[in-house]
Amino acid sequence: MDTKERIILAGEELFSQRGYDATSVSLICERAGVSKGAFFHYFSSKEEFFLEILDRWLSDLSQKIESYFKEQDKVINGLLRTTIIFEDIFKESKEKFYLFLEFLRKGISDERILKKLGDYFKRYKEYFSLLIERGKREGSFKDIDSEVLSSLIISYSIGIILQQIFDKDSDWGRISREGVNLIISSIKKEDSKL
Amino acid sequence: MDTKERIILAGEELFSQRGYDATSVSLICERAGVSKGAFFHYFSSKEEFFLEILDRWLSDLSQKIESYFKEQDKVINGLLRTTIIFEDIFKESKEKFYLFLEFLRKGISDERILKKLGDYFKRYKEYFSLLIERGKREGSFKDIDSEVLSSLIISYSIGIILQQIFDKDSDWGRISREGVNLIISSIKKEDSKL
DNA sequence: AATATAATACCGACCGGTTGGTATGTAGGA
DNA sequence: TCCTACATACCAACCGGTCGGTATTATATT
Repeated sequence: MDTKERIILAGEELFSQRGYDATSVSLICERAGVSKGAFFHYFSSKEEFFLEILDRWLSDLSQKIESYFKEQDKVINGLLRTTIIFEDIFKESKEKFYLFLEFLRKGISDERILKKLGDYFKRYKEYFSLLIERGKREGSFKDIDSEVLSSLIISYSIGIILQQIFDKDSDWGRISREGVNLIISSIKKEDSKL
Repeated sequence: MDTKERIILAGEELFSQRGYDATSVSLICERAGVSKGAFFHYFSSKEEFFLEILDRWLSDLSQKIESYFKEQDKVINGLLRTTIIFEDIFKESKEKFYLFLEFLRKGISDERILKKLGDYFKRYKEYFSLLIERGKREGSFKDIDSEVLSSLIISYSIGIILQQIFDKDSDWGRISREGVNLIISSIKKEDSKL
């Protein structure tokens, strides 16, 4: 594996474990098995390094979500898959969600980060809304506000993952599945077949 | 105002603005208008200081939520108030939510913090479930799993607040109100009056 | 093919500045 | 006279980042 990749991998790991501030450049280098010279050869600053990790994460996410929705069947099935998607994306490595938390926290005081996150989630929400609109046209959904519903589903998914951090006893797989079913049952037309 | 209180207030403010690591003890002291001697006179370490702030925050939250639910009318109205409660608790000062984020992030690598947060949310969820069970007994709700529903509502509320950080254009007040209505409509018995 | 030149990849010692924490001192009330 | 409640001065450790240097590889010239 080449040096740059090794540094990035070490950075992702350490940032998600200890956060941005508590992770020193020296530690990243040590973990990656390279010198500080190598780090600053590839990245102009620690801040810039962090942004590169964010970019990688977001484009990775985009790809994954789009591939999920490529499978075109009944919209309602796509929605049913929602939480599975989220579970998959974040739990694939829970690390990744911690990293998300770290991005978010840094975003509070860093407009560049905030914009990147905002743009991404906006696109995601629009994507979702389109899906719901399609469902309405297909005749499977009642006439609900698609923005409200897509926000509801995204919020629910994020919240579920968040709660898993400090509640490790509950069966979150079951809860998330049944939760989505509840949401869907409320927007499904009675006469539409599942 | 006494010295200890002034230090804590400065700490809350700075931790939520810049995060734990980026806030130095010296800065806290400067903001509070006291010396470092005073800080270490009242708190044994920065870490301990942070935990004390967390404790205050959690007990504050408990009080607030319980007072909300003291107002005993139809359960369904209590649920309708849910998002308003969350909005109130966190948006009263959005600062407080950033602080929550900071607690959460530190909790990832600190079991003491994680346990405190976990215990609190568990109690909160139980409280919610009880409310829902009461609603079922009152005959206003269908026979839904109260754990699933309370998790759903909490997740939704947290997720909504989280999304507000990076999406400042949407009308989150409207979205959260309509979202809760959607949830409630799905669990309400047809024949029950609002 | 051999050589010269230049660009890239990387090392590790070092710098000024900041950090959490401590040691020491003192003013004032009991 | 002792204790509490602070203030001041200070320290070793660590921080992000720089810099002079070298080893390796790619390109141009003969």
